[in-house]
Amino acid sequence: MIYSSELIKGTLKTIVLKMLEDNRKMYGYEITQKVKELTKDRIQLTEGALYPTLHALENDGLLTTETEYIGKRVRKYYSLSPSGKGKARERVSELADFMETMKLLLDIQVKPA
Amino acid sequence: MIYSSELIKGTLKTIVLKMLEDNRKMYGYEITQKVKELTKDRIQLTEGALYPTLHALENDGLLTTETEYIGKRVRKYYSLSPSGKGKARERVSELADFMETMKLLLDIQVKPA
DNA sequence: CAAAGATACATAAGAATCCAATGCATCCAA
DNA sequence: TTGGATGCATTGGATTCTTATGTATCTTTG
Repeated sequence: MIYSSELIKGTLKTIVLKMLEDNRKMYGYEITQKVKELTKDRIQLTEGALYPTLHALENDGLLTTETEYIGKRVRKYYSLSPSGKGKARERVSELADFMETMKLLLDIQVKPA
Repeated sequence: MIYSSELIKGTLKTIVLKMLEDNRKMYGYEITQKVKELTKDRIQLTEGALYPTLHALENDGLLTTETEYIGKRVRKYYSLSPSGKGKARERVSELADFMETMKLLLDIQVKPA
């Protein structure tokens, strides 16, 4: 199943923060691959959406960066700043709560974890 | 808790379709109140978002309308068209699936229904 | 060895979606 | 009679994401 793109809206920042919470440091491309893998190809982040988001989170002081060279190729690693860690927890719990509410509203039977 | 508005994005159409699936016919204001009630005030649809959405769904042939007068006040009822009923089921099940995926991705413990 | 595909960054134009503000009008209760 | 609730609607702006494009390197395969 491919999700209509509308659904993804609003969750991208949360996804990115969560990925970085679980993995210390990651680079953009790695994030797209990890999400793709974890969601069994259901969610494929586009670069046009991801990079601006990473830059925005960095501008907000939630992420820090370090550049590495793999041969001649640049790789830009992102990590959560202290405030980013707080924000990550906040966002994930907000989304969890939102999902509970939607479940209630839409009368959806959710499988227990 | 008040959800950051980003989260609501992408779910509004689904919410509207689901409300009409459960209630045969409803008018705009009634939908806002029903959603507010069912979500214990967590989701409050704004009129600036709701009415354009209702009009869009009507233009797509998913909703039909009938106007009633309560005294001198106009009330515009919306109902699902046959294709709207199909769309409602489709959208709700898509959102349910999406929520499962997000649960997986975000490692969220969801309470069983 | 050449070409294609994967890796890796990035931006820009446009579409879509939603919010806040505003407007109009009626009804009811204090 | 005035404020709050009911009920419709539109507009301007912000935000977010998609599509398309661009650059460059590395790896695999025919």
